[in-house]
Amino acid sequence: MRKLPRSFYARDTVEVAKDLLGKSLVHVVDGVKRIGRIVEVEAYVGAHDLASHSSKGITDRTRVMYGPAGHAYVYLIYGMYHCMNAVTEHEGHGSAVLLRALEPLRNIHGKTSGPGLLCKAMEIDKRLNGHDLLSDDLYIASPRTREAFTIVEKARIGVDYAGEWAMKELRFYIEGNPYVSRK
DNA sequence: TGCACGATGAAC
DNA sequence: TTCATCGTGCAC
Repeated sequence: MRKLPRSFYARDTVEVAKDLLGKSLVHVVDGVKRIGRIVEVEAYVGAHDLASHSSKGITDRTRVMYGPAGHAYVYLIYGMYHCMNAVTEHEGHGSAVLLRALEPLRNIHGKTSGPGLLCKAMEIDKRLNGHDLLSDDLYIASPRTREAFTIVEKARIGVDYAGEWAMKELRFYIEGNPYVSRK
């Protein structure tokens, strides 16, 4: 397993989103490595994307999204679930990739289909907001062997309020993977 | 200072 | 289809 470098994240958000499929999310808690294979993601491409939190501008909440690439943007949704994103592109752009579903690989307890459950199973919460993804306790790595798969492109979930941006196909998942949250 | 509403998940 | 549950952004 090779940890993804900063340069991986500092690229076009859609490219990063697609390339994150099949990669391994690693979170080390009390010496225990929790590992899941990323099978579903969504791209939030910048401040002009009305579905993106960054479209509100820089606020206390969105500050991390506007920061340098390769950091974790973790927020609370509906008062009960955490969602994790990886910040992309250059500082000030306000873009990120939301991790929506994982395939459990090691030390995962509970469901990992859906952004809220994914964070719960990986023990990711707001304390990790702004955390460097090149750290040793939270990072994304490239498996030694990459198996072939087909990427499906669909509209994002739960962003109906975003007008034309709601219809854009910025959700990507591995075709046929049973852990994808919604086909 | 107050209030409406989510990048959700599970039950009914 | 409904509900749990609360931080955030924006209106007053």
